[in-house]
Amino acid sequence: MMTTSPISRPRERIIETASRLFFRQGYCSTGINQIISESGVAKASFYAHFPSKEDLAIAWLRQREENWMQQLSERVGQHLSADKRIVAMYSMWYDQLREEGYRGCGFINMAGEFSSEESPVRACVRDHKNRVRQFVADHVLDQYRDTMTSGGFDELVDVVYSLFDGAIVQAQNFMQEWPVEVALKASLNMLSHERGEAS
Amino acid sequence: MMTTSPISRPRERIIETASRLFFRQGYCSTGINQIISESGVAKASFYAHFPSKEDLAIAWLRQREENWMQQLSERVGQHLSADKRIVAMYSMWYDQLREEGYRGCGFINMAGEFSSEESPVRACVRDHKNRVRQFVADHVLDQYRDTMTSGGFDELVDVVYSLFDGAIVQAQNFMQEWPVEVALKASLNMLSHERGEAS
DNA sequence: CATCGTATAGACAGACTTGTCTGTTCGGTG
DNA sequence: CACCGAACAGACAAGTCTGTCTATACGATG
Repeated sequence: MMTTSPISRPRERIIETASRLFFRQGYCSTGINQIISESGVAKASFYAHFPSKEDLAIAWLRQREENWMQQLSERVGQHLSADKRIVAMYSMWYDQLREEGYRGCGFINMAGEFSSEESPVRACVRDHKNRVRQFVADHVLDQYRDTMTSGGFDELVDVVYSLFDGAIVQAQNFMQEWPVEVALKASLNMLSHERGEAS
Repeated sequence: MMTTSPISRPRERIIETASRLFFRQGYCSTGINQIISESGVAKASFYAHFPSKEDLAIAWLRQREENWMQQLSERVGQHLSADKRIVAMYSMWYDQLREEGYRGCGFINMAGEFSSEESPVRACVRDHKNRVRQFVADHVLDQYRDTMTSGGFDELVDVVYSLFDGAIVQAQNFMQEWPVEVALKASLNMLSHERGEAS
């Protein structure tokens, strides 16, 4: 009925290329022509798969979201204590920082290029950040849920999560590791403080 | 020799317009033609004052930097305790959040659109963030400098500052106030903890 | 008055943008 | 073999972009 790589092959090549270019150069600075030439796809094929450039951006963000959450789950799932889980969470960024040309969070950068709050791209970014926050609550800090007042737990989650995002942005600005190290340390300190330990 | 508004008047109009448009729409999405038409300036006049669009961006960032630091100094300078100074620092963002169409930190957004680490625009952003960090150390948390080990103090500054930037980005994503509130609370908690108070 | 600096308006060049369209090639299926 | 869907190459449209250019107007100073 269908060959081994009929409808999906060029589509995947396009998303792969877009993933690289949108992330490294930004959305506005990356043209359709560059995407199609670097992914070895005809322009007509491109528009057969994606109605517009923005639709490609959304497809990319959705795929990135899936990869990101899966990798996060894998890394965090190997550990049982909240401390180790936070360390695992931050290890995601340590790895990226060591690569050449660190560009921070693709979602945040993308949101910066779409000024309208109602843009579908912005909705993707919001969804992603909400999901990460929920992940922190459910799979990283879960064991603190019952040892605190419910409002206190939510705030703990928000702070750990804000520190996380702040570190990403700072690391991008300075192109250095210390913001990530500092945020990680601070998160662990907060937890030990929460457990009533003297520091 | 010179009339009351000879060389400076159109230049200021241009920067004013650029300030609004670059901030609200982003750098790439704002064209020179829109800038000159909205500031009521001829194209030749524009290029007489700014060699290129990027030079305008830099001029804008420098001006914004100056305004920002001055306003920060004014607000923080009215208070003597670190707690109140932090509150004053966060009040900068509370005010912006209440305005229509909050767009987060102009510097961070700008950096996202310039992928090259060596870009002069990126250098402006780095300078700004360094200056803010230095301000936190010298004029917000100064009284903790001698009550802690030097490394501990630097880390405290970094954390307070990372929380601050994280809150800005989160608030931009969600278009809500809670990230700022949470970061402010967390910063104050950290300080009270640093003073050895039970929480 | 003549001149000079700064402003204006707007045509223009040349490159680049997204998106459409025509026509060809190729591989699997009836 | 004939057909059909999908991918290919690439011209093309229509508009955008930055930046340059010519020509003109105005106000202050020599």
